[in-house]
Amino acid sequence: MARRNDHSRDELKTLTLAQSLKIAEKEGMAALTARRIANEIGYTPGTLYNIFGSMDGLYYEMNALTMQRLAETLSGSVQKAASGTPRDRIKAITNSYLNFARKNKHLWIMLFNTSFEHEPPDWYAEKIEGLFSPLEAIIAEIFSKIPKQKIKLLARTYWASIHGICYLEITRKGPLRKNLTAGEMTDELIERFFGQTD
Amino acid sequence: MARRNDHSRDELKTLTLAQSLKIAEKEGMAALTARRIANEIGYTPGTLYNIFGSMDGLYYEMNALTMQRLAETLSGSVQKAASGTPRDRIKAITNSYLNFARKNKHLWIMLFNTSFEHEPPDWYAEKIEGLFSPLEAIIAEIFSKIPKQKIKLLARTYWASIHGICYLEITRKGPLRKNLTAGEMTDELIERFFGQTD
DNA sequence: CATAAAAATGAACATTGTTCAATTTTCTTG
DNA sequence: CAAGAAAATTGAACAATGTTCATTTTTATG
Repeated sequence: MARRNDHSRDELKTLTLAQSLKIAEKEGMAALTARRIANEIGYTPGTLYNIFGSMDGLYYEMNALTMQRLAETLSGSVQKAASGTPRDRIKAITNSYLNFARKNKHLWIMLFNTSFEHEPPDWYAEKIEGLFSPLEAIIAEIFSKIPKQKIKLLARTYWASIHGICYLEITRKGPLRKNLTAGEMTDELIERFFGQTD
Repeated sequence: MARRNDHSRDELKTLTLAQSLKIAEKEGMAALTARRIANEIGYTPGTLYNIFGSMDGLYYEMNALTMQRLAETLSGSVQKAASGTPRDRIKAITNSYLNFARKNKHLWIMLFNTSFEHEPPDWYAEKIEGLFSPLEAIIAEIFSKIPKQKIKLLARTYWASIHGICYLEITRKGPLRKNLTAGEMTDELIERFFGQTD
């Protein structure tokens, strides 16, 4: 059997990704096996390899969709705070990032998984790059009359810091515990990072 | 054959860990298979399970040793800068962390691996906790006359931020590229985080 | 309708972590 | 020192994994 009129090529790809995301978010990345996914969409493992080339290929496409959702969430939160101060928008985008990670724990962890054996596809870097342009915009607003390169440095430094705090809470790999939530830490970071700018 | 006089229980454990660390640092965690390790120390996979219970058990013990080395490196760097200002010591411990991660890339990544299926042993949390007491001491010095709880918050916030920056550079999972090194970012973070304290 | 192209299959392969009965070595005890 | 108990080591087996690919089946084409 082949090219069963059930699904076009694109439909099949979409279907596979949707089911994979469902499994991963519920049960974590370890539950994502070729046989299980194939079985749940009514195909066989070989078909997955026709579409994605490898499991890593599938993972990268899943991550692209997660990044897309994250990007929309982030810029949405900034828009909502459009009438507030730049500081309000910083807080909004920060909390938005934190909430997204908490609500999509397994998918968020997948974004930073280090055990892929294949290199990411070419389009992957741009997806990452585009994620935090809203943050750059806010920071450019706060630190006006500053070189573009410095804005980039500040934005990345701030985001990496937030990410570290988030990573700590989500994975429990660092010395967190004892009533210290990521929210308290991000508040503290904002205070110190943007403190002199008021 | 059993209990071959070749090695005592402890020697065998040490030997296994040493060889595992060697493999992991050279070729990454994916190269760490039970059969390969066993083969390279002249035993069989079953023996590894007698000692460590599971592969995760081995990983956790490897990580404990890596943390030990890291802890010594960090406090060593602080001692070297003992005659300088607190800010000098912050810079020293930060660079020390960054350098350790760069020089022990694979082992450092292993510390933050999220794919363990077994829970960490009880003693594991303390090992993590103990890692950054030197940092707390310095921060307590900088922010004198501040509640102990606030010191802890500041220390963890700062460390998580550094960790995020480091994670970004090492794993290349975030928007780094374009001449932006982790060193520039940590310098910027120190500037903003401890800026008002001079 | 026949032939070519594409898609889907399913069996096979090499590896993996893990288990465990059997075997071999060491320890203990009389 | 001998014999039985205890401990350590083995090696074969198991289920599961990612991946490949010749074969089969379906669709498209002339």
